[in-house]
Amino acid sequence: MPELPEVETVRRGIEVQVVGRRVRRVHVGRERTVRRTSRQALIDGLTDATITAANRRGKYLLCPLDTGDELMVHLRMSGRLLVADAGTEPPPHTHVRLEFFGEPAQELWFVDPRTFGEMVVFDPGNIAVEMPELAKLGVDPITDGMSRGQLSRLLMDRRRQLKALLLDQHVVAGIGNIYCDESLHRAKIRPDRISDTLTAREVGRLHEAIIDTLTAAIEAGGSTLADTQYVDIEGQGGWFQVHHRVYDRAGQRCITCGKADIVRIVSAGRSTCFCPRCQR
DNA sequence: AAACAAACCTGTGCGC
DNA sequence: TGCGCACAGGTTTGTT
Repeated sequence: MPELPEVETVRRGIEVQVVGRRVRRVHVGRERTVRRTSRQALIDGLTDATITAANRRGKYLLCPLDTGDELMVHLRMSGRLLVADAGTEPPPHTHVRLEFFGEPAQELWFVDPRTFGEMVVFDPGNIAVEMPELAKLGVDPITDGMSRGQLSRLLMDRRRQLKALLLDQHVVAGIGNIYCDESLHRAKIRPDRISDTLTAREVGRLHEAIIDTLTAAIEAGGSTLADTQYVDIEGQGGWFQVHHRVYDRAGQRCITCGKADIVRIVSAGRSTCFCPRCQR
């Protein structure tokens, strides 16, 4: 569910509302959420620890603790982080609750119906062993300020369909299904084009489209779809979905050209929407 | 190296 | 109203 703009929106909320707070107590309902280590490891790692910062790399939320360890949260398909007043009733599928010391009396909830998401406390000094996929993460277009030359290199060094390449977190970190399709549409390039066949002009368009799309989506607080699964830590939805031009619009008229209908194909095993007239 | 399918889970929407 | 199926923002693993 959440991609870079949604995770960034959550990160900003954590930065404002959670950073600086010390954990009094940890409740782990469903062990699957902490499967990388264990229920006890999360409890031991967080109890009495203070969250000192909120960082993001791709779709990974990384919160350093005053213990020297780091809390990693990945929302995967259906995860949500919510800040709530202590004593209020958590929604169904709330698997982890952190109670904080001090005022206001608040908690941080991890809610995740599909249970693909996870939380783990790890030692950043041992990242290659404890968080191997994080060590191999690709360039984050926003955090790392991905340059046009950098993107060009990533494209030219491979011979892959753009859809699959842009979704590959080991190449570019943070782009998911929505922002991949939206970026390719804005760049006017088909998702099944092969990366090393792009002209310099096309690389420039794609670079600009990725940065512009992600930046605009962050400013809009991300995309909240019809199922309202994604919300920020205060439970508020984003509104970038009103700017979607192709995502989930198969069969509908292209907003950009007004002449062709949006087509749906399956690429990289994912539903993929594009305009056959605008995108070449 | 890259494409593809399946796996991990739960919920929702659709056709019948 | 109910049933069965397809599908969903992600990532890993194993197979061609």
